Amino acid sequence: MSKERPLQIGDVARKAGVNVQTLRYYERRKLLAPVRRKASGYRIYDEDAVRTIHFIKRAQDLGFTLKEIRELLALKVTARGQCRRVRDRATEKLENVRAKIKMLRKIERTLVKLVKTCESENTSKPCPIIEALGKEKMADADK
Amino acid sequence: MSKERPLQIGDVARKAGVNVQTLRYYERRKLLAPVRRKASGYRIYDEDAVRTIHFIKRAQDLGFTLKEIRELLALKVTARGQCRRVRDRATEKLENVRAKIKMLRKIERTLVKLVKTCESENTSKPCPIIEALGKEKMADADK
DNA sequence: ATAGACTCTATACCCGGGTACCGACTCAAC
DNA sequence: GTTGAGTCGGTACCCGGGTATAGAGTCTAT
Repeated sequence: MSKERPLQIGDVARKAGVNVQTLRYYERRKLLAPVRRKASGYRIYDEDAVRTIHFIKRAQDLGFTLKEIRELLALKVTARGQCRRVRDRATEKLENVRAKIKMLRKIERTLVKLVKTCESENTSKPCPIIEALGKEKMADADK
Repeated sequence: MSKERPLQIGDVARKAGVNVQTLRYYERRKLLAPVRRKASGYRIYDEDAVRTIHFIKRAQDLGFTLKEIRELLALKVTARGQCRRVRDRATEKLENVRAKIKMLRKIERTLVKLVKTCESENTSKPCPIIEALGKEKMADADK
């Protein structure tokens, strides 16, 4: 139980690499509250705040919205056994990400094909890429 | 050469499943212009417009911004002989798409790892996903 | 006891990607 | 020729995720 000295908003911001307004914004969005306030109204945080921000940033990188992250953080608090729910969320996102990859692969294949055709084509003539773009399907990412 | 009867903005919107304002918005954003206007000012489109909207929607699903999509569409318009330039654009986009795929794969791996850890863990205990997200690096999706 | 750095709230603004509403006009059918 | 649906341009608004600015108060070192 390390005796943590209190951090001011600016300290947290610096440590976490975000800016002060962002912290206040997260507070409004119910993602991160200071542990307490000084009499003066100054927000006081501890090291957990820095970790929480890292958490938020990582989760954003993984495609979670702030709203979703708020829910994750809520689970964290209630956690202990709620692990399942967290896992379900993550699994959902995973499926999501996989779907995106699939669609991008289709597009990739299509672009490769187009570029190749174009290279092998004798110059002039209607550009085969243009032709293909006009036609209905291309990579057809179903959605 | 099918004789296409002219479509009004509302027809296009209905066919493409977007709303009328969106079409006007796309016009402002230089994504899609009507083929012409009636004397009254009414926009006239053809079936290509519907296809273009489908194209836009697919591309959006893939994470392209409207600005990027405008560039893709520009390939189509500027064509006519500039096959090389078109090809270069397409190649650029291809690299783009590949970068996106890479990024998503990293995210995918991270999520897989998290879910796995969580599954192998005996219930209760702090949720490993929550733990992992709090800790700096993980799979590090650079960004 | 005062300078300079920090913080407070509040409000406004930014971007992207739309959506909604306005009053005026057009068009087709009756 | 009137009615009702469709359209016009303009402006304003929405959401998400922040960022900026202003004017007032606080804290710390000297």
